[in-house]
Amino acid sequence: MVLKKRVDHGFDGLRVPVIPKAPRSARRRIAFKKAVEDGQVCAIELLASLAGQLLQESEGSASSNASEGNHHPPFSQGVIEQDIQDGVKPLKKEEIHQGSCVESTFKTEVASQNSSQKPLSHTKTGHVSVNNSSDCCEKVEADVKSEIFEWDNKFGNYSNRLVETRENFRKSSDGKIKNGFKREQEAGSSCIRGSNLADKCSLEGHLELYVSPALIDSKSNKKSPFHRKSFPSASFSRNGNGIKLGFRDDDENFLRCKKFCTKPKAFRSPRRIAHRRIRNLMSSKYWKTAPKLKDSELSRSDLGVPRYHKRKTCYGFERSQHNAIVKKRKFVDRVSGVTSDGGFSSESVSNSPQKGMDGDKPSSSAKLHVPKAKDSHVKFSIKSIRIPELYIEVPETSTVGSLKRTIVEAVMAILGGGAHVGVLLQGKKVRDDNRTLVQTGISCNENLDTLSFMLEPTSLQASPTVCVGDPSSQCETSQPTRSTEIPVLDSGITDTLHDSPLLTYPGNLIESNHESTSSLADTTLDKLTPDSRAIVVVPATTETLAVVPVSQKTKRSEFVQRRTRRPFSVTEVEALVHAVEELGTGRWRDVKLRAFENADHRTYVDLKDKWKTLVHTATISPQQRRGEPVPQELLDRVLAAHAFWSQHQAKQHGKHQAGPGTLKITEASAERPCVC
DNA sequence: TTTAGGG
DNA sequence: CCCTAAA
Repeated sequence: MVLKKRVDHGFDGLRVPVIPKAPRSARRRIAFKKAVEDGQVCAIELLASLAGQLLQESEGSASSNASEGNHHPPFSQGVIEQDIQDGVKPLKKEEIHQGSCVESTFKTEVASQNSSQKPLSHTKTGHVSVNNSSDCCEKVEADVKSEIFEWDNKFGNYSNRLVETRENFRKSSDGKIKNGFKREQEAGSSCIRGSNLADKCSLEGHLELYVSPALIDSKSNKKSPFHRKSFPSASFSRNGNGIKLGFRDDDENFLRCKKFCTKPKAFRSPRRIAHRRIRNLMSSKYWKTAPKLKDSELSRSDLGVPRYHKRKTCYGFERSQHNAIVKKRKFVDRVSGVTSDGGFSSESVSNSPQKGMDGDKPSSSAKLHVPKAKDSHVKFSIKSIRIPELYIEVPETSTVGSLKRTIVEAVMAILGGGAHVGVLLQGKKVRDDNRTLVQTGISCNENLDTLSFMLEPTSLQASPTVCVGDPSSQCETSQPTRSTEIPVLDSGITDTLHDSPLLTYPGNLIESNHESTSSLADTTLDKLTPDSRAIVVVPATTETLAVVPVSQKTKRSEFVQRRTRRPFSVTEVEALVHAVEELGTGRWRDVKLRAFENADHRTYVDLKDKWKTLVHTATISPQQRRGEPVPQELLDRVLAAHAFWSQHQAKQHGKHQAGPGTLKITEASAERPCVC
């Protein structure tokens, strides 16, 4: 969750649902980790994640604590308070290394809503700050301070014991982490809950953040020494009395940031490097899972969604035939269904809003939260914040796996690109950020029920999302800002999908506390797969294409995916050869226009590359050739044309525009391409 | 944006 | 196919 807007005046923070348990699935985790490593994650996101993690854990512990008293917190909320400084900045290593400091306060609460008698309030507030005073990873200091109100079995209620701990970790230049933490207990606290957030950016240089708090020892009331358990790679998993949160793959296949650490100067363009790394990685992963399709099939599949916008020449040929747009909504709500969930299904979340809203806009439902003493404060909880509509376009022939990746990317694009929170009150967007809650009317209990929030992409290019829910009323893209120009898709689709059970996210679906690497995406998709009809396929039109913006250059957003490999068919080769024979090499754009104008997946660069390989293929022995064999006849023509044009510098003779097959050859030569 | 080449 | 320096 990215919450960048600070709510002023007595608003003590935005409560957000537990941040997705740091990506549970390997894939998501990897993506997230990558995003972190590559500085594509805002500090606040990271913090939010940490906070969420703590929340979940505290909740978990609370439940376990209370388990004896058969208490299971039905829900909980976390609060991210925006007292951060650089939280909005991407957590680029370079920046971190330069002494940036980010911090955020969070508060988590576990409430025993329905479960009877017991008072609700297992709250935990904490302060997380990450700062780095010196350069590089050499010194990363992290602080986690937490205060907790714990459930006290002895008294059968939540005691107000305030436990505060603060720990400091820093990594010394020798690459080791020093947990020179100090614990601060406040009088009266009888138990300690330690937390630590260490940047274990070890020698390899990769960034790993761990929050290993909740060393609850409520039972023994004993000071539980802070156990610095080894940090198993299986982060995010709970282990005994401690939980860990980290960004590390289970498979230990993380990217190193050695480059950044050891060669701070080699900055050619960190961003670029990162970008590239991601691409490469993605591509490699892609290859691994790429279906073995036959040429014919391959030529029809295309996952290069993110690329379309990039191409200048976008013809809607094949696309209109094979691509589909999958519209999906509400897809990240309640990613990690915390423990059980009373009424936490996204269903309850999308509780339709007020009239005028077509039941589509509300992105979250706010609920008055048992207010406490502080009257001047408006308290409420947000069960869930919805991520704006996502339009995803993938060919029918793409694999589920690729679809998952696509979605992950889309989400990361949103989060990575930062987002704003739009506030909707009674269906209307509250645009004036300067008004107080009272002035806005958000203080009334009645209104709180109609208060909702929605994440909104900050940058227009980076918004692969569009709130389409309700075409009639302008997108609730609050930000008076440059709300995207993205055309709203026809609502028919929207409606159709609206209630698709597959598009919702039943809280109970997500559970798997275990190692199951199911993630939101996984779960969702697994669900989707069985009934492909849940995916509304819409013939893509040029128009819809525009809706699949897919963050482009937006700094940190997107993980561009490598285009699907689409081997040239003999027919295409023939066309290419023919065109080159006429136009010569060096005029790829013209070749493209002449022979592949409608093949939007073939760029002039592709053609140029193909020609290159064709020449090479024609040069090597047939035994060494791979892939669909190209008729020798064509290869011969390739060689001939290549020889000819390389000798006649196509460019120079620019005026060869003559008609087809009018290749002028002054000096007769055997090389002369045969143009019938 | 295109080309031309290296990866 | 990707990435980019050059043009």
